[in-house]
Amino acid sequence: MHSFTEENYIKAIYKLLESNDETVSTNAIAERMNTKAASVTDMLKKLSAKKLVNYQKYQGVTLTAKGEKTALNIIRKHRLWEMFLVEKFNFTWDEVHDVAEQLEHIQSEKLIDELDKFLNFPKVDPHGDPIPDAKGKLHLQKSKPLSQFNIDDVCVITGVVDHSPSFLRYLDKQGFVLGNEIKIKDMADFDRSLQISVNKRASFFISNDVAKNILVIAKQI
Amino acid sequence: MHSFTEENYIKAIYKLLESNDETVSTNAIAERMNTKAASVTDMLKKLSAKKLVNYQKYQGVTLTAKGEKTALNIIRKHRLWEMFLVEKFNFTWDEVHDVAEQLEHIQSEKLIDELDKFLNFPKVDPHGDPIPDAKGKLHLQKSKPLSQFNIDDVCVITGVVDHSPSFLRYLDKQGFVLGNEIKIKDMADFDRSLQISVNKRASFFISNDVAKNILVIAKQI
DNA sequence: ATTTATTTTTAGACTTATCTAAATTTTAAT
DNA sequence: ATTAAAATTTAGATAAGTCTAAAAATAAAT
Repeated sequence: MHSFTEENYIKAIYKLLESNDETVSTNAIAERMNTKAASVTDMLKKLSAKKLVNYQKYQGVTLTAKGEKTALNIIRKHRLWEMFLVEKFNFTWDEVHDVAEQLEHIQSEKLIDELDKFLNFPKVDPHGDPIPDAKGKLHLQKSKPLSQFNIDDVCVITGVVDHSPSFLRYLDKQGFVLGNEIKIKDMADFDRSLQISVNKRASFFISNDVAKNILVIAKQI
Repeated sequence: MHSFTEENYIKAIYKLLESNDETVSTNAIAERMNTKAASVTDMLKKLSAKKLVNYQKYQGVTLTAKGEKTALNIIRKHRLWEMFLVEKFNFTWDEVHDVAEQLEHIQSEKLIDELDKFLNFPKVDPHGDPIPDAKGKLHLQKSKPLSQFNIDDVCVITGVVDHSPSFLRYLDKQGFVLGNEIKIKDMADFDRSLQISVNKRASFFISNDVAKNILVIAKQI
C-alpha cells in the first residue's frame, strides 16, 4: 500500500492536472503542498519507481493509469466522507475538509462500500463535484447551455452548440475561452439577456441567443 | 498532538496496566506491540519527556494522569467506532478491529461528539467494555454474583461476598484467582448448581451457595 | 547568441521510528 | 554471596520524509 504522504502527493498531482493541463511542475506541487521543491523531487523519484507517475528530470510529471486510479480512489473516499459529515453529523462545509483529509486515508474496502450505500450512492457531492464510483469511474456532469443557469451561479465553459465561424468569432472577440469561469451577475426578465463576468473580469451583457449556445457545467471548486 | 505511534504505545500501556497491575515492563510492551525491547525503551524516554508516563530505567512504567487521560480518549474513540461499524455498517465483530485501530487516531472533537450522539451515547460496547465519556470517565460496570449469569456466559472474577477464611480456603483449593475467567458450561435447574470452567481448564461443579458469593463482571475482551 | 533569471535537482543533514548487537542492570539460583 | 540467567538499556545503522544550500538545466531577455 501507499503511505499517507504518497497518497497526498498523488492527489495533489491529480488536482493540478485537472485544472492546468499537460504536465505538472515541481514548483506547482511544492506550492500546493506547502513544502519545498527539493522534497517534491525526492517524492517524484519514489512515485516514479512505483510506476504511479511518469517522470523525467526537469520535464514535469503526469499520472500513469495506476496513479490515476489511485487518485480517483482517494478522491472517492474524500468526497463520500464529506457527504457523510455534512448529511449525518451536522458538519458545515468549512468544517468538513480537515477531517475528510484524515478519513480519506483509512484503508478498508468494506468501509467505503458501506459508506457509499449508507449515503445511497451519491453521484456528486454538494459542491457539485462528481464522486468516482467503486471502479474509479467518474460520472461526468453533462454540460448544459448557460441560458439554463441563474443569477449568482458560477460555471465553467465546456463547449458550444453553434459551431459557425461567425459565432466563434464573436466568442473570441469577447474573450471567451474553454475552461473560463462565468459568473451570472444579473438577468433581464423581458429578454432573458444576461450580465456576466468572465474569469472575474469586468462584466458585460450577452443575449439569450448567445447564452443558449454556450455549454457550461456548474463550477467544481 | 501525539503521533499515531505514541498513541499506540499509550494504549498498549493502559491495557497492560488494566490486566496486570503495578508497573508494566519493557518486554511486555514489546510483545504486545510486536516490536523489539530496544524500540520500546526509546519510546518510553520520549513519552516520559512528554510527561505521559512515569519511567525510571529498569523499573518499568506507569501512566501519568495526563497519559491516562490520553489513553481513555483513544479507547473512547476506538469503542465508539466499533459500535458504529457494527450497528450502522454491518460489520461483524471480527472485521471491526483493524478498521477501528485506524479510525481511533482521527483528530476531531466534533467528529467524536457527533458519533457519540449518533449512537445515542452508549455506555458499553457490545463486548461489555465500558466506553469512556467525553470527560474520559469510565462508567464501570458493577460486579454481580456469578449466580446471576447464564449458560455460556463468560465473566471475570472481581471479588467475593463472603470473606470468611473457610470460603477463601475453598476458593484457593479450587484454584480461583482474581482476574480468572469463568465460563458457565451448564446449570442444574433443581438446585441451581453450576458446571464451570476456570481459565479454560477442565470444568467442575460448584453449588449455588458458592456462586452467590463469587463476584464477577461480564468478560471484557 | 550570450547572458540573466528561474526552475529543478543533487548533496548532505536532521527527525521519527525502527532494528541488531553489545553492554549493563536486575533477578534468580546455587 | 557469587554466579548464571533474564530483562533492559545503549550504541550505531537504516528507512521515510523533510530541509538548506549549492550545482545544474531550462527558459527568458537582451
